[in-house]
Amino acid sequence: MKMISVLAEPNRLHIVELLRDGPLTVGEIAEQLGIRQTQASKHLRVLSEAEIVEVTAIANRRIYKLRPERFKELNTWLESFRSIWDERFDRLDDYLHKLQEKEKKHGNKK
Amino acid sequence: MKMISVLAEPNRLHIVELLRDGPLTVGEIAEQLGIRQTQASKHLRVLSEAEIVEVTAIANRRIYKLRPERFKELNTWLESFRSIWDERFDRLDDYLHKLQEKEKKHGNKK
DNA sequence: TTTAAATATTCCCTTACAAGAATATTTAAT
DNA sequence: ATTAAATATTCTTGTAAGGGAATATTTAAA
Repeated sequence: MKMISVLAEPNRLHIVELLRDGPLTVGEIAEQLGIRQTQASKHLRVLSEAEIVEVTAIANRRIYKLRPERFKELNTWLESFRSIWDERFDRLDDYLHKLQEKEKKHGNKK
Repeated sequence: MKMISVLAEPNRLHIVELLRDGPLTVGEIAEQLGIRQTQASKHLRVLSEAEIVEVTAIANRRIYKLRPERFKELNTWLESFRSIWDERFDRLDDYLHKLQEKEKKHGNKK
């Protein structure tokens, strides 16, 4: 889940949300976020290395867009928590039972 | 998406993954992660304040478990990227067309 | 053929934050 | 009544990483 730490940075998260609506150049991204071009480039570099975005060079412009893979991965990871949001059966009860058993064993030793 | 920055810390991510399989005490978590109890407590505090986990006090034990809400939120956020992983239509083409139009306009002015 | 635009890179500085150590607090055990 | 176990909190320190400024590089424009 390297992706998560990369997206932890607010500007990078924002960039990703911008690109959700389609590709953009570095300048456009910097403008929309209200940050300097040089910072935008840096963040885009990190996003590139994490394979979250990819770039297409057109003359002196760089057009960035999202790559799907990492999002799919994140989705798979999140899927593994699906059982949690059935709040119905709460494993806490089970756990408490186990705890009680342990306590009883201890009691018997005495 | 506060959740993302909280989960960016490797130990916290690990804790969440541990709790996926059911509730655990602080001591158990610390043991599994191979970190000191004091660090585990700190990370659990952050996770609590982010409402990612909740705690049940039994005597001098604290049993932590996941809360579903934040995961649901993350899922909703991730849903908003679903259109991306249909790689079929790539908005890059559209963007390039727009660029070309701009270039032509410039050319005509000359 | 110089100048301007778009982007990337490097260096420095500052700040946020995780780890360590020590200690406090609550409850259980003896 | 003491001692031990489980957990939380506070203080300090070291470090990773983001922002600023300056500059390099590539391509377009005049």
